[in-house]
Formats: sequence, C-alpha cells, structure tokens
Amino acid sequence: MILKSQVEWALHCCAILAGLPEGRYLSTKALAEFHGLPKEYLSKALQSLSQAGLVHTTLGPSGGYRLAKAPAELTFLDIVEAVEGKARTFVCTNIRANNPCRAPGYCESTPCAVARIMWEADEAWREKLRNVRLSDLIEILSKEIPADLMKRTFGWVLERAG
Amino acid sequence: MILKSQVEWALHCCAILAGLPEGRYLSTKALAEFHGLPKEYLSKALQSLSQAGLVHTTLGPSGGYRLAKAPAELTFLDIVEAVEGKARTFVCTNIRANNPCRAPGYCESTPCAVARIMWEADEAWREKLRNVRLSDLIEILSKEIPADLMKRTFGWVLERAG
DNA sequence: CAAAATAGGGATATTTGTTATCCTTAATAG
DNA sequence: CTATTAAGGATAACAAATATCCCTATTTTG
Repeated sequence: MILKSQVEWALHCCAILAGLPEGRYLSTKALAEFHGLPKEYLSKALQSLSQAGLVHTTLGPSGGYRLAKAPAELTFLDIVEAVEGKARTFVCTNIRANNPCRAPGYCESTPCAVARIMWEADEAWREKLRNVRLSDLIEILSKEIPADLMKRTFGWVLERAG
Repeated sequence: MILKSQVEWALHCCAILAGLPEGRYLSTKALAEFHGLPKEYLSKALQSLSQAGLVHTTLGPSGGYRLAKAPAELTFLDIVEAVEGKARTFVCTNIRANNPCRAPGYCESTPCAVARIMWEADEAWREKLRNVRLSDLIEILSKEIPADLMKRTFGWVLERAG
C-alpha cells in the first residue's frame, strides 16, 4: 500500500507555489524542470489540484499555476486527497455475509466491526494530515534550507514566473 | 492506495481462530469455505501470519492453524503488518535534490520535511492499530452477533477443527 | 505400512492500477 | 498572427495485486 508518487510531487509543487509573489503564475514546464519530473505526467497531478480548487490557473504564455488560497488555509490533507482521492485504505467486502451458518434473510444493521476499527485508523491518518497546514511546511523549510540556496531558488522561480 | 484484500481475510480468520478451543487447529480449507474465499490464495495470507509468528501450524489430517498467542497479546497492527508489510505509505524519492540551484556537492543531513510530516501520519495510523487487540474485536463481536448465530458458527467450526 | 489430508512454497497467469507519453483543443499574451 | 499555455482524451509500458496450479514433506488415520 503505497501512495502515488504524484502525492509527493503535488506537495513539493505547492511549497514552491507558496513562495510565488501575489498574482504571478508558474508553469508546469518550470515545475517539472525544477523537480526533475516528467512534464506531461506532472501535469496530471496539477490538474487534480486545479479540479479540487486548490490552485488557480491561467492560459497562454506567462500562464501556469498559483495557489487559490493562502498557505495557512491549505492543509496537507487537502493536497493529498486532491491527488490520491478520498477513498479509505481499507475496503470491506463484507465477507462475514458468507458465513454458512447465518440465517438466509439475515441482514447486518451495522458495518462490520473489523471495518470500523480499520476506518478509525484511516481517520487518525487523515486527522494528522488535516492538522498540518502548508504554511507549517514553509516555516520548517525556511529554517532548514540554507539562506543562499533559498535565495537562488527564489530567483530561479521568479525568472520563470509569468 | 488500498490495502490488500488479504488484510481483511487475515483479520477475520484470526477472529475465528480466537474462538478455537485450546490445542485444536482449523484448516485453510475450512477457513476458506467459511468466508467464501479462494482457498489457495487465502493460504498465502495464512502463510504470512505463520511467518510472522502469529499463528502456529501442524501438518496432516486434522492439521491447520491456531493462534500462537492469546487474543489479548495480538494487535491489529501485528496482523495487518504480517500481511501488508511494514513499509510506509509515503515513499520519499528526495526530489528536492533535483533543485537546479543547489550546490553540486550539497548533501542534505535531515530527511525531507515533507516526508517527515507524511511519516508522522503513517505512524498515527499504526499507533491506532497497535492499540486495538484481537481480544477487543472478539468482545465487540460477542455483543453484536446474535447468540444463536454465534452458537451455530461455533458448532460449524468445531465440527471441522482437528 | 499405506492412504489421505495438510502446510509450504515455487511457477505462472490474469487482472487492475500506476506511470508515462502523445496528441488535439481552447484560451491568452505579445 | 504566432507562440505558449492548461485541459483532457487515447494509449502504451510497467508494476502490483489477485488467483490458480502443481509439487514436496509431514502427519494423522485406517
């Protein structure tokens, strides 16, 4: 059970977009080049972010992506779910219904207890991601990344931002 | 990102094995028939439980599986990890290293901040599963399942237990 | 001792999901 | 008008999950 690589890509792209000045856009091409990713396929991840309303886009030269909300209003869960989907990791196929001893018309009222427990763990995972904002990541990165690398990166992005 | 169906199967099989009297064994054939599952493939899940030391096996007619520990000593995490593996859901491919602005020999000391956050969510999921014991599930089921169905099921299993 | 049933495990399909590429269309800036 | 962009459909390559088959060693039972 492994998350799509697009989840990693989307998170890093959002971190870059968070550093973009108001009103500027960054293209798929620039984001792909920066991260060393296949442009066409990265585009699918960015489309997912767009469909989820997390980023705003414009067409044409100087077009691309910018965040649709402030980094403090964007959670990790928003980004992860936009790309990976909102489905639970545990799928209950209700195999208890195959019990040969159950009465013919027996119909279970509550979801399977096994599923309920597994879904609680899923929810704990989501809750953790819901409580991390993109702004939290930016704050961590600004402390960890050397100032000169930060500055050069910022310059690299601005050169390509439309 | 969906867990293997074998995880569901293993959890339900352990619940059945938990009701087995001391020293008795239940075969793959019986477990597969009870749950309506493909015998050969279910066998792979049970082999995983065996390799993880969660169940004990014997060969020959009247052979099969029993729990290797008391239900109170078996957690959901034990069972899930035995079948699904212990790998994290988020795989960090360190795409930050592709940043064209970074110094040639620049080597990051700490794991990527994005990965650290995602791994914390993974750990929250594990922690939740670690805190649910198989005995907790049995307790819930004993309350939810009608007494007559429980009795018939118990009889069905005992008829086939070696 | 012989026969039947079992777990274990290797080999191999089959199916599904992920990853990736290509191409067309509509919009937009210069 | 031209170049560039996002969006999205079609399709291919690849990997993982699901499933089946078959052989072996072991053990109970008759």
